[in-house]
Amino acid sequence: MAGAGGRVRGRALGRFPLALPMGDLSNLHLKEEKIKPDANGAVVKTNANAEKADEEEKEDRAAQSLLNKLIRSNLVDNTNQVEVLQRDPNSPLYSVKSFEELRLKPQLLQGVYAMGFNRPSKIQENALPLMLAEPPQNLIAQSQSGTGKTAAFVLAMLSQVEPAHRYPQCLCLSPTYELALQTGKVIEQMGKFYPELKLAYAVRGNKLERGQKISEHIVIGTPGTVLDWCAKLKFIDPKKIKVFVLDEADVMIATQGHQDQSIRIQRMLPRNCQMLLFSATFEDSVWKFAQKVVPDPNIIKLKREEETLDTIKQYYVLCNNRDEKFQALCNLYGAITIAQAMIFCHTRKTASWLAAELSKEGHQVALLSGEMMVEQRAAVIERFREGKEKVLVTTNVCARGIDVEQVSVVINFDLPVDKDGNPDNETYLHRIGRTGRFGKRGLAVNMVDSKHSMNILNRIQEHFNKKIERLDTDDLDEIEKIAN
DNA sequence: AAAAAAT
Repeated sequence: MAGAGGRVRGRALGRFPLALPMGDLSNLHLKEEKIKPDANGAVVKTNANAEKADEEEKEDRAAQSLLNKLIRSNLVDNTNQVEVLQRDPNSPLYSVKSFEELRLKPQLLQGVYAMGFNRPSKIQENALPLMLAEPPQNLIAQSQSGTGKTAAFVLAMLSQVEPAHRYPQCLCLSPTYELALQTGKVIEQMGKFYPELKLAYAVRGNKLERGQKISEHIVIGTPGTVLDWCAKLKFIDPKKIKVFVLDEADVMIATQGHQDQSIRIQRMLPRNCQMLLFSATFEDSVWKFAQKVVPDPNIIKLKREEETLDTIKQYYVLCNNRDEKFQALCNLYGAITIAQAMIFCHTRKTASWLAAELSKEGHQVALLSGEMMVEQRAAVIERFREGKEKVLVTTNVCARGIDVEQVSVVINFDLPVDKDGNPDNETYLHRIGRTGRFGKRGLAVNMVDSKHSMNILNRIQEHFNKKIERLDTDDLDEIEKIAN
């Protein structure tokens, strides 16, 4: 749904070291608190009144110096891969180069630094000012795996929370149980300097007493449980939600995904609720739908798929059937277990079969799929995170979002296909994006077992326009090669 | 096909 005046395409000037707003900032009011770190990096609140004039003068000088830089650099920034489409084409493009500039509450800035974030990532530079602007604005953001999307929307939620109000004000939906737990941990870590702040997990197995209302400020959950908590059980008053986040947003609103539940939840929210959609992938039709679902969105695309794919070496192994795939996997096993690995199967059944077969061969493997009990799932993912399990055999339940830094190998034991048997490019990118986190190198190996699956692989290869090389698992030298 | 619900 295009706004009355349409939109303009602009570029955020991300490369400039000083990131003050270009032009008039009067319609972009950020939060009031002025904060700065002391010599030790700890955050202290300044005496706003005494230092206000001083601050303003400094800002003026900084703005002047930025202007000079802009003139000298002739406004060209070819290195920038960020595309920003603003809801209001006339508002200035604004990006930040430090977290201080966002004027977050001191406790929140403290949380950011405690997590080891020093500077905003590319997506954060551009998304944070838009998300924190007053009044709140909607955002659809696309940026690759491992670029800091989670921290971005967690910051947005935390900065809107009023701890004195004992009811849910922010609601975040994740496509799976495991991802909800992971994101919840980020919220807890980043918000740990708010002693009063409480988080509720609306996930399977988390049963509450009937008839009560929950007092937690933020709710993270999966769609089914959240819908129950809002509609049927009324633990949450959806009318009081101020920020609504859809993580892995494309799958949350896709017909094949969690569309029904997500949209039903969205319809219960107040009209002025801020909506934030984040994903690494938006297939064309889903992208259009997203813009229909979100009123007047700002849009940010950090679209450099090639870059992700550059840090991940992709191979395929040619086999004739499932048993040959299993044999090839066994040949590879020594090489892939140097660090941690995830092995993806198309069905729960194949996953549990494969885990059992690998165990029979004497390998220690963990299995994770949706048919397991949630307690068991939580325990398995925890052991994998701790490195107690080196190899995880799983389904698409773990294709998205799961962030385990030591994972350097992804095996597609079955190629990702949709329900019609067509290649699922989005899932492919998400799966191999489990490795190569934060620019580290990764390895992806695809097992091909028929002419049909070779065809699928070729189509995936064409889609990303990136060569997937053949790997001979009978040739030990080749395996040596990929292990390094 | 998988995931997602206290049904």
